[in-house]
Amino acid sequence: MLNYETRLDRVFHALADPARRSMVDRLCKGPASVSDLAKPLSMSLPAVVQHLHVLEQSGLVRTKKVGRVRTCTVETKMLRTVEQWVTERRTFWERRLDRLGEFLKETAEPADKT
Amino acid sequence: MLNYETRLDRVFHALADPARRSMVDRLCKGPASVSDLAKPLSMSLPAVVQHLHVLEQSGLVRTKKVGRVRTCTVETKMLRTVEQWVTERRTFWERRLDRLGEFLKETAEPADKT
DNA sequence: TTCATAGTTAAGCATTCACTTAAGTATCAT
DNA sequence: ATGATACTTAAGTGAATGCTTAACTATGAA
Repeated sequence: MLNYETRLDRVFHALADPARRSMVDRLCKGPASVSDLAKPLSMSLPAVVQHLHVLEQSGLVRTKKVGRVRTCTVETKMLRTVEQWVTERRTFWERRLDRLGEFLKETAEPADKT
Repeated sequence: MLNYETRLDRVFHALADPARRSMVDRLCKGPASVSDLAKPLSMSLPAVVQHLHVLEQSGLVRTKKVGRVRTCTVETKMLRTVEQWVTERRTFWERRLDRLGEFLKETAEPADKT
């Protein structure tokens, strides 16, 4: 099992490519085969398979082969992980700004004013 | 001005590196100089500057040089953009699952049951 | 059995990435 | 003016990325 940092590396890297993001977009609308995913992309099938592999390794996508077609689905668990990482940082920064605002207000109006 | 897709490429790419994420972590706790950012990292200063440049280009970090010190801050606007992208996809998928659940429930209990 | 479909594997190639070291350039302190 | 601090720039290197084409392997259909 991979550690948290490495999983973040992989998932952010996976999302850093427009072709892979478009595959995720497509899969959010429902499962699809490899050739379904390839159709809107202007690149060879092997290239699509390579992107798919990156998505699988990142944990964003799961696939299962039945007969000769491989069906792909998104894994929301990983989307949640990303979401959480970003939200934590953003809110941490925003709370800091709030505290700073409070501090400035208190400094403007002396504490013994009332 | 860059388009939405390219900005997403850059911001996800920027976050795909542990050193850069640790720099963002640090900056969420408050502004810092380049050498502040470099201190906990086991790499040369030029390497840190290069990572910083990637963060600036992604829009995640702003910097301003005063005297000989460059001060860096996070830009939450870009964190929000990432957050929104992920949330949209996740909720889209979850709504799909909800609709599917409804459908299965309806199919299990015939409509004329009541 | 023969053909087409769906995907896989392998190899190669240009580009980008994440560093490094070495040599700068401003600023600030004495 | 001298030296130290805080970066900055440039050039080089090995590894990873994002493709490609060519050849191959299953599976399903006729």
